[in-house]
Amino acid sequence: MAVAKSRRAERGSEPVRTDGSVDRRAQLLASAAELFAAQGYAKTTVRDIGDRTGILAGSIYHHFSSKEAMLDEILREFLSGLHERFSAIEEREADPRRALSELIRTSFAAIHDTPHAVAVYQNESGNLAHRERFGYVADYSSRIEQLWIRVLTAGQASGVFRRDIDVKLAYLLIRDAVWSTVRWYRPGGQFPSETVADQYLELLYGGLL
Amino acid sequence: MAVAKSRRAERGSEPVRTDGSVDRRAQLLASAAELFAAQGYAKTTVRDIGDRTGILAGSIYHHFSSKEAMLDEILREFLSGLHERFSAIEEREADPRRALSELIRTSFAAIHDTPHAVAVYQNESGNLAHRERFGYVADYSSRIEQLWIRVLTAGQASGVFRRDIDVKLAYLLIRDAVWSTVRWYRPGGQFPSETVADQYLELLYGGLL
Amino acid sequence: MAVAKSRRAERGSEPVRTDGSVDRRAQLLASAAELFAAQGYAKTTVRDIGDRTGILAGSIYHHFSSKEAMLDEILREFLSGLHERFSAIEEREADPRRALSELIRTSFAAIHDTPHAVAVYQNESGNLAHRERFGYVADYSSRIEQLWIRVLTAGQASGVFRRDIDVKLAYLLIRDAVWSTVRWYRPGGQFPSETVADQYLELLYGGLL
Amino acid sequence: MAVAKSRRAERGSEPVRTDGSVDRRAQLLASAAELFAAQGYAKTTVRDIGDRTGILAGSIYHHFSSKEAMLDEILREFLSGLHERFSAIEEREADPRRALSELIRTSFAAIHDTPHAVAVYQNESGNLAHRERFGYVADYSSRIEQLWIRVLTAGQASGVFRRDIDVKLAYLLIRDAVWSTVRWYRPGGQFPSETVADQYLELLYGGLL
DNA sequence: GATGAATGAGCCTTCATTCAT
DNA sequence: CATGAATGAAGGCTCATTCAT
Repeated sequence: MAVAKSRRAERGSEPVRTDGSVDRRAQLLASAAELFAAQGYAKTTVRDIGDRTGILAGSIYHHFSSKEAMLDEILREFLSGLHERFSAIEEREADPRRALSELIRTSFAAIHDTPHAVAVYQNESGNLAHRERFGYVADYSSRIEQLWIRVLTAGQASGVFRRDIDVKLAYLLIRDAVWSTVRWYRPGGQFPSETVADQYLELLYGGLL
Repeated sequence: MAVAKSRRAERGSEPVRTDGSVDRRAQLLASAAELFAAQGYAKTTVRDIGDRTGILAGSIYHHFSSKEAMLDEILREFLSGLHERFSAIEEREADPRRALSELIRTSFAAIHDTPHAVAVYQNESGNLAHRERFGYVADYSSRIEQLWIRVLTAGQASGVFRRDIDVKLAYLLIRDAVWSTVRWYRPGGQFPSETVADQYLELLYGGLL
Repeated sequence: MAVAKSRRAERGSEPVRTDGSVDRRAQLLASAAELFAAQGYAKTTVRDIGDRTGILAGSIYHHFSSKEAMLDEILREFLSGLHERFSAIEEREADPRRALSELIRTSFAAIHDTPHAVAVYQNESGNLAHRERFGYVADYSSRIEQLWIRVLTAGQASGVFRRDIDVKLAYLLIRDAVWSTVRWYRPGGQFPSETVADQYLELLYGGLL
Repeated sequence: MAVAKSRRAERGSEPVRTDGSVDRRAQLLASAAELFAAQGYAKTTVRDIGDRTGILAGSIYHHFSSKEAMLDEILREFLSGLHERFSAIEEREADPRRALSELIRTSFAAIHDTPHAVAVYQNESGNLAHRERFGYVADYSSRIEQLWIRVLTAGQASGVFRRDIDVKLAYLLIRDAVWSTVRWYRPGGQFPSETVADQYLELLYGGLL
């Protein structure tokens, strides 16, 4: 649900409610995500967000209690949705290689669908670790890491993945390579999302040599 | 020269001049790099930098004309040094595989030696693209990319690297995987710098399967 | 219009809008003009202006983009109004002597009505010449000078004014003598505005002997 | 003595002492006067003065106890010298008309010889009235005014000056017209100092008609 | 005397947030 | 719900002044 809303917002189609009125809340969240992603959370002013949404800065506080609350909602929505989808894959796919491929393809899909949220997560999560309010960010990250590592470990156990590679390092390499694409990937750009996914999988599985 | 200074500063050994007096300029640069890396440039205040260096905020302006000038010097020093070392590798190593390995190992060494500068570059360069003053950042990045791509292309031409992988995508994957380690790598941590380099090279060359 | 607003503000009667609310913008402009006139622009702090108006310094930026913008508006309003009135006199009065008398009386009236703006112009215009933003100040000054000189020249041509006096020097003497009165003239003081005007005209026309 | 020093400084000839060394004190005073005149006291920084004199800002404090002390000395020297010369005229010239002419010519000479000091006095004296330290400024001004007014009154009594003009207003007109020329008079410019004096005297005595 | 680094106070401006209308 | 004016806390930077060398 939350994911669907986020997708709609990020992809730019006007968030319109069943009664025809514009959904200001979603609009604001979309503007905020875009600006946080482009300029960073600290450098984005509440006024920037208001301007882009077409209301005054003060009016934002009718929808969100603070600028931080917007960041919170963007991250929470993104992480819960991502975790949900990853969990579904783990449950569904018994084969480690197919599971890993699915995890990676789902990650690329998330980058394609909600690039702003992904960028915000990439750029801001590091500075949020010590903030009580954002404890869930580290929690989700940790749970997702454990999930991926279970898949990789299962693959090593079944002999489909190499055993001379440290599973944690393999996870970090894959994670960073995949999610970093948000910095340069542009929908409609040189490389379609699926092509990037295919090539990355090819390289990760087969190696460069 | 600049590189040596930067290393000294980043590794924490007191920057002392020949006359025994403390080199405040280098101290300030080190403090700034550390804080910029940890909290982001925007969130770091000039007072933070002064506090960590043990002087008042206003005194910083005896050594640097602005907060931005400090960011500028950190990035310029880092990028010029990195580009210099990469260029030396390209000239020295005729064999593409050995050249690529050297580029990667040198990158890991840079992360180990000047983690703050690397982190600052990773986190801030994106928002600096359109700033006239920081045009050199994009310039260096572009020149480094072209250098790496020449090596990768040479490797494909000589048959040592796979030809079914887009060379640009391969570059991006490697670059992002390598440089992202700055986010989690800690000297003296679980994985020594060389181990990370070895494992990453193994995985990149041979693949996961 | 602008003149009317300025007058009201300068003479101290509370600027009140039709809806009964106080016009903070006009209040601020009046406070600023008063302080700029009394202490100089450079020495006047934004906080001074806020204090005198009864708001915090930061709130000023709701109404003006900068301290300089306030100076700008004070000068622009004053000069445009003055030029307008001078131009009307030139068009209306064909007789050079009557025209000159009118110009002088109007100047004294301006000093009486908007003493702060006059003082600010007297004290600050010299340092503003080279500032792009304040180019209009020199423009207006020049146009006004040319206007006065046309009147004086016409008076010499028609034989009503002496021909052995350089017209430019006559202009400067009159201008400086008249406008300098802003430094000592006080409404309700020893000399009413009209008395000063009469005596000055008498002296200028007839001489001291 | 002080006057001689001031003149030398203002006219630009290197202040050199009998032992051949440069007189830094006089240099500093000259630089300060020039800058105070050009930019105003408040806007002139101690560093500006040091730069123009060729020493560091901090070194100024070996010669003057504060920036204010420089202003003080400039004004004190100027006013004492001026008062001295005016007093000499009053004592020497029994004829009111010749005395007034002398006062005026001496004023123009002061503007020619020490334009910076004159400008500083013109621009800053207004803001100094309430400062204990600068009480002498108002004292001198007052004594000079009384001196001029004695001359004017004597002229009226003897019938050489008109009696229908208020003597105070006449003084103010003459004073302001004369001293204001410092704002536009430039040595070597269109009008030589003596020409300005002659024309002003002509106009003041004979009138414009 | 001069230097250059440092101080400390203060300045202009920004900005998240509040609140009466 | 939105507006717009106001708040209050910083933030980057300037500058007169001090002082050890």
